[in-house]
Amino acid sequence: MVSNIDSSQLSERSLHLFKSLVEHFIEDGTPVGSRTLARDSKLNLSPATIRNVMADLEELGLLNSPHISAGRVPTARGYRLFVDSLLSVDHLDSAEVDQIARELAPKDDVPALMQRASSMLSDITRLAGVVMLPRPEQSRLRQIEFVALSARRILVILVVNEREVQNRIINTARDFSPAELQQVSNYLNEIFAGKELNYVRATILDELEKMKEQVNQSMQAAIEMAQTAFDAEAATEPDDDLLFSGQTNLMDVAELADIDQLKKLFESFNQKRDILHLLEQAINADGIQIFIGEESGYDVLDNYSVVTAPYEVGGQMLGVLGVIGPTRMHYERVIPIVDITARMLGCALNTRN
Amino acid sequence: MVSNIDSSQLSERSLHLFKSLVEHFIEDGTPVGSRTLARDSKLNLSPATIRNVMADLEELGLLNSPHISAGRVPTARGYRLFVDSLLSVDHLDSAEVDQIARELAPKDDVPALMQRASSMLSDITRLAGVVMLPRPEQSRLRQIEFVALSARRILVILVVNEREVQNRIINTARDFSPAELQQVSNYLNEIFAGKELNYVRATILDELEKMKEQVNQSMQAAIEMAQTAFDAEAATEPDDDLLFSGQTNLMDVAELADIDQLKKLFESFNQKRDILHLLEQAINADGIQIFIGEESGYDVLDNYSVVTAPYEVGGQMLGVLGVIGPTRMHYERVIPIVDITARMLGCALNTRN
DNA sequence: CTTTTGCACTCCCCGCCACGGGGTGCTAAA
DNA sequence: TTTAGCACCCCGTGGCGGGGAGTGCAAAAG
Repeated sequence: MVSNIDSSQLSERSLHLFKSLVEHFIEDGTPVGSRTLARDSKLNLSPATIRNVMADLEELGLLNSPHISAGRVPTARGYRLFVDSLLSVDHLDSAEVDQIARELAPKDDVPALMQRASSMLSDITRLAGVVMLPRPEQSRLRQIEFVALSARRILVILVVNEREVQNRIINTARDFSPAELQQVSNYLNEIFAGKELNYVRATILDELEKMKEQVNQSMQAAIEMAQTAFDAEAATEPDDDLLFSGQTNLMDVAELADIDQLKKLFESFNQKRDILHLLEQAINADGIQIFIGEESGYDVLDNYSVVTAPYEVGGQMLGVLGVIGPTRMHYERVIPIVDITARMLGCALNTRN
Repeated sequence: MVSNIDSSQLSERSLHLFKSLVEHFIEDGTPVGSRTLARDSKLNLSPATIRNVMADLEELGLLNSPHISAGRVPTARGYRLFVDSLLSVDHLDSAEVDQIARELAPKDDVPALMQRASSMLSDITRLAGVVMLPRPEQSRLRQIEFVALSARRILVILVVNEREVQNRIINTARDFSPAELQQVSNYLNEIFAGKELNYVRATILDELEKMKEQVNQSMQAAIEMAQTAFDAEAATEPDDDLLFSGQTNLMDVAELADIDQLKKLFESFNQKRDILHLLEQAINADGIQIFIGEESGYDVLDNYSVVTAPYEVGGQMLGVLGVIGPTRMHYERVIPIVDITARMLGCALNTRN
């Protein structure tokens, strides 16, 4: 990959012109030519001069022209330079900050909060929002309980991490009395409470083998039931850990009128795989990270940019959220919105523990 | 509203011609003229004759022409007649039936099954699928259990209808010991097991008032906790009872290339309201029901048809599923697919009780 | 009376052309 | 180094003409 352009490689004037060009293009989406630029930028240069500068910028791969005789348009590299070195980020007005704060008020459960974060992002930016659900990196088993539905159908309840409850119905090979169930759960709680879930899953088979002959029959049953329960629990692991919203907003962004491309994008939203991979790259970033056009490495995102920020509580990165829109987006607005949303989401998650 | 056309009002010949016209149009989407029709229909009539017939059909509101000098196209009323009286429904080949059966094998929980039904519908028809989740018309409380998370945080578990588990964390005003909790749940189970949930919610306040002074303190606590629990349960009632899939399939149906219209449709999918209302109309239909174009009464669906069928188990209608596509769809294929899917979904729900 | 033939007509679509606008690169002058 | 001038490019638009597919109507044929 060709290295990016550093702002120090360019004259003040070139940078200024480049910046106004990008701003102009972001504003109305039509290629911008030397004449317009001469008028707009307050530099009092003739179009001819500007043409020379533009030629240089094109040489560097910051601009290109759709056809020989049209204005110039920023390339992905161009946007990169713009975003990294030239962008003056908006200051959000307090009404907007209030709105975000209100939407993220910790009033209900975590998934609902995440959902609201996502739709808030899309509403406020008029683009598509995405939120990655918190990775239960380490989920500690807090408690396991059994409820008899009938003699052989048993409801298993796992309480994880103080907050989360999973339940699963399993069928057992033989009957269990309520008293027996109580005994089993007591036993399992004793062994596993406070342990990490994956660890429990991983170890349980060994335990089973080691202990089977040493213990009484009902403990054997306990181990078998636990095994079934945790297997089921593994199976139920939700892989839909991405919440999208506002996809339809992308449908009236003019340059995305190409319906086929849009279709591919929507399909990759449904697939989730690519977007998930992309967001995972951003989880360890220190704050805002931006993927511009082809930079992302995913074809479907060729004409799109993704602005992401990880959210954290207590210094631990929990997940990533962001906004997806055309490369020609109002970065100066989107960036602070994504930024503040991530922070506030972190807070909201914090106060509710 | 103008009354629909009955097939007995038309001559055999007109019907035959009308049928081939609709079939032809469904096949390639271009307005069909007298010449083509003369060639296609095996009637050995001259184009001129056919023109006369077509003029009559247009008079009746079954056809119209985009411009004076283009071929004819079926109107919504035309499709109605076609679907009601002229359509010869495909016989699904056994491979497809197998596929449907396989997809609907009762292997996991209800929501997942519904999700599979929806995406199966969209995959197989290459249109958009929708499934309305079963209305828990009457949900009988089977069991209520409490699990102490900490002294004042209590996990309430409601087992409803043999199948469904709801859980909710509540905070109590005072501490409860595990033994007490056990006592409370025993008490509540005794009173409420087998009762209808709404009834429980409705009655519980009265019970509370009536009994408060007659019983001992821990029973009072039981009543209070139950109240809190059921209130919470009411709040958590999910209103997202519609599962869509394959929306993107609609993006490459040629006549829907109008992106604005498509956007409106997608938004109404997100809204859910309109589609939900529409499907509710179909729940008491006896089998397949079809809404063609403007018939539905919802503007967003003007150029779309919705083919629905209710699914039932043991004679009780549980919900509705269906397919959404352009009015110009292959009804002869879509209808049996929707039909059989509804039946099989009923079976799947049945065997898992 | 029904069907067909013939005919005039309509409208869309496509290709063609011309042209104006906004843009370019290059060269030569300031 | 900047500017002016110039030739050139190419897109978008709009007008024009012809071909194609279709229509309605009237008159002839069955």
